Amino acid sequence: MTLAGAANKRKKPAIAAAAPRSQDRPGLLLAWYDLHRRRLPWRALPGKAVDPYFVWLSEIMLQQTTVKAVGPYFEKFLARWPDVDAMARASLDDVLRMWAGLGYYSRARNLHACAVAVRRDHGGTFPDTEEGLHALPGIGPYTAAAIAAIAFGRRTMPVDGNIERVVSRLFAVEEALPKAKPRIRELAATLLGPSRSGDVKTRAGRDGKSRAGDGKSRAGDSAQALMDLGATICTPKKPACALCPLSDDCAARLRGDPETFPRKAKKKAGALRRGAAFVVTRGDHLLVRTRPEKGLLGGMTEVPTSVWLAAQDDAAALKQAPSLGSASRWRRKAGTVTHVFTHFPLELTVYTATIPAGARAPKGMRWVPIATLKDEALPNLMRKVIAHGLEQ
DNA sequence: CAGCCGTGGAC
DNA sequence: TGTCCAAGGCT
Repeated sequence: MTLAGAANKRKKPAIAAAAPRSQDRPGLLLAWYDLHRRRLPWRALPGKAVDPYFVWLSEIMLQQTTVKAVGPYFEKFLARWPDVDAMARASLDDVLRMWAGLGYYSRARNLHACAVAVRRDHGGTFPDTEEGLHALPGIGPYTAAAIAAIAFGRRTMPVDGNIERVVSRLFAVEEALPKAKPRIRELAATLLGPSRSGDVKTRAGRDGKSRAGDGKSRAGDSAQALMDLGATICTPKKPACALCPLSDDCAARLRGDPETFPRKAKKKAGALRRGAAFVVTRGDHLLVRTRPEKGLLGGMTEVPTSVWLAAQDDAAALKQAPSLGSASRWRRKAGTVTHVFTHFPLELTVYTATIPAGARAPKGMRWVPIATLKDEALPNLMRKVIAHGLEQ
């Protein structure tokens, strides 16, 4: 996107020069958004219809995930399932396979459950209230407010990490996260533009789509303006305050240390865990199993592994190898595969074995053709492990 | 409520 | 190289 044109904020009536610049932040924000909004696959063109399905799908994918990473997945999902009903009729396994690589896999499970609920309980149309949305799987306070505002014009302000940062700077909120959340929510709501008549009462059209500028509030634009501002200008490090439409009014900038907001405690890193992974081939097939539905990488495909524990040595891990019969011999691959989860780093030693054609898979495991591995619900950790194990 | 839950990119 | 973090939700 272009950041040029931010010089527009300089044009103010000379008569107002001495006045505090705190008036009409919502207006400044929307004016900036009209000029500098990002063009994203899930956003309608200005003034065009917004499909709630697009908004929902993108919001779920964007939870703790970058715009760049989401882009291809959004397009893939849309091409395969053009509406909620289509996704509701898909199998959970298909959804997990399509989601593989994007992370936080409970989102995929909830995505499917939500589609099913919308189809079964809401006639295939998303609820158009914050409360109704919040009741659906995978839709928490933020996402409910975001969909309500963006897709249905409800006058509510979703507060995500971007908006927390922008608001905590604008008002120099000294209280640290997460205690400051309620206060930040209050302050964020002051950035909503005025409500318009017909605002909250208006129902979505029978096609389930709402239209910007049809008499509803611009709450969705206000929210997206703050998100775009946070993503492109009010960034975590080295914010580009000179380009910010709210800079004249920003308490943190006036203090001279905007990048120190929001206040928050450093999180401690988790302890390293170690384990072994077993890459077993039978001709052109690979031995895999499915992880339990709940927990880490829930419901995803993996090669058999030992448990992952701090201070586990190779000998202990190797004892947990699947039993393949006396004919097989384990070969330890040089090096290790490392992976960093949100709350702990992992180091896996990879062992390989080849077993004769016709050999059976141990209980709870199965053979899959190596050629079709790309279609499996394989998390990236397992793709790394398999690549390492099959190397040479 | 704090811990759990992926991944890749920026600095 | 290590650290932080990105449109959070669930328990």
